[in-house]
Amino acid sequence: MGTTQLETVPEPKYWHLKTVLSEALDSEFAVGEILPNERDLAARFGVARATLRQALEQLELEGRLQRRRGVGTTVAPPRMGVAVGTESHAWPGAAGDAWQPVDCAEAVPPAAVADALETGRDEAVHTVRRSRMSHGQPVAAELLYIPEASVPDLSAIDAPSSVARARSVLRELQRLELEGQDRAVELGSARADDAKELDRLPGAPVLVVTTRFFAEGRTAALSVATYRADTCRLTFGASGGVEITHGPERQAS
Amino acid sequence: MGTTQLETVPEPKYWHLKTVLSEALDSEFAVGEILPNERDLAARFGVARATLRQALEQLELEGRLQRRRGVGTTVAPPRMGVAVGTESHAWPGAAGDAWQPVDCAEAVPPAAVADALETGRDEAVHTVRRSRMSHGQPVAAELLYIPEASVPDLSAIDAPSSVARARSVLRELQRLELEGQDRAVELGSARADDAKELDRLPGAPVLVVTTRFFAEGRTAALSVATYRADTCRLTFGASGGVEITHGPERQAS
DNA sequence: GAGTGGTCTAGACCACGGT
DNA sequence: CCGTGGTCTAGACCACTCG
Repeated sequence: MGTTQLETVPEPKYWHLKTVLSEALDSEFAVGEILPNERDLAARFGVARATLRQALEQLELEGRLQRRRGVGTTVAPPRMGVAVGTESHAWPGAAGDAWQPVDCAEAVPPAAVADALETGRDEAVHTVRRSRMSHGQPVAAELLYIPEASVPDLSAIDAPSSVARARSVLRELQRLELEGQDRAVELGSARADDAKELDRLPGAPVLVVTTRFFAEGRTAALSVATYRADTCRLTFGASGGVEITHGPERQAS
Repeated sequence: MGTTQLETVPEPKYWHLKTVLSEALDSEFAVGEILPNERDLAARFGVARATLRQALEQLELEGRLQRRRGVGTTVAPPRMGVAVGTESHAWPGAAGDAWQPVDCAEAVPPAAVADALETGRDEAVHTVRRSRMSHGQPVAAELLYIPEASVPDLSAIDAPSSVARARSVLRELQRLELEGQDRAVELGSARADDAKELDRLPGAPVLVVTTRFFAEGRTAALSVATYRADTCRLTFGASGGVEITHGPERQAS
């Protein structure tokens, strides 16, 4: 007969709690509505605050909730689709891309970046910061690494401001013929600077999109873009068309 | 002058801890090596175990560590690249795809899926489970939803086993002309069944890849694939070629 | 059975946003 | 100022793996 016990497993409290809250969110709350505070909620469910927080963290990770220190916990709108794979192979900064330059510096990149660019590990490259907005809020921060070799005619230019120099670098880049690109997506956590840009706390979950741009047989530029994982759904392909939304939704009045 | 205080912010302990551990991982540990247990580590750094765990959780989220209950914490190998965007538009189950069918059933899908498929919310569809291995371990679990309308000639077939029926459905699907597809990636947490398949605990972070397959002017199939976020880096584009790795690496002897 | 990570508790204080 | 979520503690017990 064996000891084939079925479902004898004690479900963790926070997991059960998450399920209960999730269903309540679907049926009893509208987008934008404020939940009771954590201490009250914990008391109501008869658990310690830490346990309740474990459930809330999961729901926030899934994009169902939004929590802000000093304010409260609100029901999040469904994730917004953010186009990433506009398969129109194009250089960053090309007409109509969704990014806007923030600043530009020359710095020695992390070793992993240097390896991908096939530059020396002590060699400085142009480092352009850009940010991306969608529906009025920041959704992504990007670091663009561009070796000197990709923009050889730039040295003459001496742009007044940092953002103007960023634009110069990008404009110079367009002159190369783009031979292809290469993308990867992985989970990461926001570095302190990215977090500030994304209006999140450091360590917040982000989707890291790494793109390599090929030209002249080399990697001519490398982009590392970090998207807010809580609010974004990255879309690939021609799309931009119909959107998939999840679950029932009601608008706050 | 204002109170422009610079860097007066006290960095959280777990954040600092994470940095320290991360550097130690780079310089003093080899892939596969076992770390001291959590109680010892906490004592060594003079913090509570919960605080140490917060740091470890972050590192695990970033794919630097791997923790298994009853075993210990080990240094994770760099994430493996998993090709997702083989831009060869092809039906699931086409020759050479990385998936293998597990079983097949007919069930009423979640409302969001029904909406995407434009089937009624009470209408049952073929639901094929598939799993994907890479380097000898499971990396993804998939649920494929296929409306009856997409495989009209299937009813005659009465396959003996569940997996055989899955293959029949996929084979039938190939007969349609694929007109395009549409992909989205977002962060999620593993449901209980997916978690088991992926050899993780429920709630583990996963990258959810949703693919819609278009044929005959409709959505002819919909795939929801959940990839282990800790071990996978999703790669798009023709690539499959050169791999980007991160940081210094050493092999355990 | 011994040792590991996973869950949970009941407190405390801090940092931040609004009033 | 008060109320919010964020961090932290020092314990306890549980579930799992392995020898």
